[in-house]
Amino acid sequence: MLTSQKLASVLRKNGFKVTPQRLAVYESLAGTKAHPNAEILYNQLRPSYPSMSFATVYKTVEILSHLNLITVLNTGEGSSRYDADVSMHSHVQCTNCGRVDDIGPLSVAVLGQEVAADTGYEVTGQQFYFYGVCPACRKQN
Amino acid sequence: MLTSQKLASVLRKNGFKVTPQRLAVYESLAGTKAHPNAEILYNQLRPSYPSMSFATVYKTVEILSHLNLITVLNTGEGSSRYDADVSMHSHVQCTNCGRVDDIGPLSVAVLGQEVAADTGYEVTGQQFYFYGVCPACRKQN
DNA sequence: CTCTCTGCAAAATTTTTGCACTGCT
DNA sequence: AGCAGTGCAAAAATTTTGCAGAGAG
Repeated sequence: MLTSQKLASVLRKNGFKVTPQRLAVYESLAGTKAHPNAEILYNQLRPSYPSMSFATVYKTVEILSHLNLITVLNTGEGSSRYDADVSMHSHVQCTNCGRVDDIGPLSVAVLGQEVAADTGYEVTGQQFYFYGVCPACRKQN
Repeated sequence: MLTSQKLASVLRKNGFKVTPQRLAVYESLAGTKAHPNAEILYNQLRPSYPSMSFATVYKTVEILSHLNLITVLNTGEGSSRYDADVSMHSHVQCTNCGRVDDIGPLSVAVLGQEVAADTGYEVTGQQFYFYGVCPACRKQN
């Protein structure tokens, strides 16, 4: 979670221009735990930026993820979700309502090395997804 | 990995008809470790089934995954990959060439319970993805 | 013989791209 | 002022759907 000033300096440092749209996309992501997709971001930003386009949303999340300022989540729905929390954590998705929640850091610190030793890969990243039924949906049934 | 006979009986038992196309899609998946996507499956099956269509491929993998006979992989590319190995294992993808390899069972058996206790979810499934550079690509650089 | 499945084409969805105009530096 | 960025619309890519004919039970 960066402040707009820090984000601006990171963008500039990497040769990207600082625009209101880019700051707004990041702020929108930093201000939620709902792991929105491009469409939700677009609709959230439209009131403040009536001219906002999907192209800008997609180009911005591409840059932000390339700079490791956000994470892209592929939970297996049609669309990708985005998360401004890039700290080590995993995700769990409700197979009933589709919501995605965070999971605090698991005791998996050594797994990367385990994988590297097992496969010969140089491991640079990991994504753990759990699926199940969220508390709210469990109550309904 | 099921034989065609076993697969046929599982399909029948669940009210699905046994067709050559369905057997062929499964056999194609069971016979590779390359984790193909729909397009690759389609092209592999065309020689034997010239009338094969994407619709049939997609409808078949939908059924097979619903019956837990295959796993759907969402590694973050445009398309989904499919895996006939439904035993407990994880995947690692090369960020350079895109290939996906298997990882033997990790010491993560207790993680599901950890997540359930942490989030209140009833955990029913999990998918772990690792990303990195495969041995072949490491050699090139 | 019935009813599901296949396969074609069209549609729906998500994401990417080309290009003129805007606006950051 | 120069050049990257925005936003529109069109295109691309993947997946889904409707429906007529084919084939499994």
